[in-house]
Amino acid sequence: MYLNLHFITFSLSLRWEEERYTDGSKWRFLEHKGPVFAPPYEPLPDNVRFFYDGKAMKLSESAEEVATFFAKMLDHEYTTKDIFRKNFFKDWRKEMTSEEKSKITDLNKCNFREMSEYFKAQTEARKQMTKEEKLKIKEENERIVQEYGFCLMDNHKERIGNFRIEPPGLFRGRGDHPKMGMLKRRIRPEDIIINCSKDSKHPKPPPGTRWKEVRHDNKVTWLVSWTENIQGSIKYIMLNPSSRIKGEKDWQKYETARQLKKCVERIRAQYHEDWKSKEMRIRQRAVALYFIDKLALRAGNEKEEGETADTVGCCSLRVEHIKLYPELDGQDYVVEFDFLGKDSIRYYNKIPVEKRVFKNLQLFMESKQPEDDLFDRLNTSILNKHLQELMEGLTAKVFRTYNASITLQQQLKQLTSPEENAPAKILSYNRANRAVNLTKKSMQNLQTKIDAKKQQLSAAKKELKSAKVDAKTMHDEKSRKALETKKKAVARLSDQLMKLEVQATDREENKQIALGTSKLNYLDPRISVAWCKKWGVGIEKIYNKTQREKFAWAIDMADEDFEF
DNA sequence: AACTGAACTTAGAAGAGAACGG
DNA sequence: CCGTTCTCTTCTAAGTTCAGTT
Repeated sequence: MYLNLHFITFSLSLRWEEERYTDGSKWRFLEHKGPVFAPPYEPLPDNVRFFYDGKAMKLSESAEEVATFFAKMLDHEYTTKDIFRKNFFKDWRKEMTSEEKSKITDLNKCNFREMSEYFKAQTEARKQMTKEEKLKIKEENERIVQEYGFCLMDNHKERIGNFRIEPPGLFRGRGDHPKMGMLKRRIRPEDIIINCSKDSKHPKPPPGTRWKEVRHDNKVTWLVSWTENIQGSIKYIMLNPSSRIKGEKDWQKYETARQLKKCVERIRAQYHEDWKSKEMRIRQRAVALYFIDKLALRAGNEKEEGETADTVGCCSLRVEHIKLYPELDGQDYVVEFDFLGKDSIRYYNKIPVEKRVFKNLQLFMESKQPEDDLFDRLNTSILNKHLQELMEGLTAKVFRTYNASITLQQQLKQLTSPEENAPAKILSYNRANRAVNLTKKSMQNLQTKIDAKKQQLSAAKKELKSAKVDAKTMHDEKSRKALETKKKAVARLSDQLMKLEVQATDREENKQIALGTSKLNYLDPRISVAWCKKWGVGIEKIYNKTQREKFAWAIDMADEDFEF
């Protein structure tokens, strides 16, 4: 019932939008209950001890809390990394009393084992709870969601995406992040800015506290914000993807991509021309745009050095990230890319390019150091300004959306045969989906794992051989035992290798992650909806519940002859 | 044009829950 | 039925874009 209501008003609001919100306002009425704060720290029982230099030591509450953050991560690779340990220890010391500070001077002498065991036991106990106990917790959670998980925006009850404030903990950056291990501090009501409409019932801060600010800004979509202490950036509480405001935005995004479809050939012709320009900046712009279009590279903003992991996108590529081969494996003008992109995911690719692109790249690299920018006359704002002139609303990321969506549509047309049955149809859909393949990431990672495993295996085999020799010559208990261990190691490793190889051949499986991302963010859902309607395939075969909620606008809107 | 901050989208990791196989 | 595996959900980091300021 709620869903129906939702649809009706949603389509109405589409019709209204132009009249009603031309001033850039996002809503008229907004009411919510504010955020849910992280539960307060519960001190450890006395039998769970911390040891320093072999001796038990009772920590002050604030030092203990931070210690538990580390203890909870003890099994994680992070805690072995130097930067993580250094950052953690520095921030931990800030939470210590002066006495603790003078005693605890070396992280290597800290023993968090009992704490770690205690938390593991707790997790285990939670798993072992009876059905009734679990149900009780579930109901309590449900109650919180009912109270805090929804808001009222312009006469609609909408789900909120993240209504819980991020709990304190240790910062986990991705890749080689210089700030990993730093203490993410606890957020208090005094840090919180509330956004709601004046005429709404304002959320109340917890007893005895106050909000930092209550504002009424209807030019933005967020309900709650605070400033995070690691990077100093602002965090927001916003609505769920199923909400009207997010759905409209998503729809708009795909409409822009469809606009691009109409003029992409013109734009391509233009950048081909620009490869010949007299001006360096125009050539660089044209080559970068070619990469973005052809390889689905991200725009690549410049980043502050030392604040984040060293990753790049198109505009921020450096000379060291590409290699030029006038000829390679029988192909002419091959460019090899090797760099870390978003989330420090490695991008590795070899592609043949037009001679003109190749010559341009040679020119851009001339008399530069490896760490110099490849496109020294270009950045994302220059590029996007140019794109804006080529088409209203065009930015670098539209190319990813456009290319992913158009490929899905083409592949679906090509791969679906009318006579095949329902399961075969779904297989065709998955194949089409797979063809989109924005990134070779998971394959790449798997191959690295396989290579590593092969190496381990051959090393283990060598050891086994020498152990065999030892056992034969010595005939003693010790060498016989050693032989057994080696045998087991080889068996284990070859088992693991086999598993990995099976995974690798199972294409379905290992592109799942990249697939999920493109399904959620790059593929116009109306293409899939239309396909389902055309072939009588249930939409739930393609989209799970969450996805159907997010794409409700498309399910409602697209009929079987929708064309991207 | 360069810089900065704000707002919003995109992303993988981790945790929770459902399904599967012995 | 229970442990394992697969799938979905949640969490929050890491991008892009845009607007305002110098």
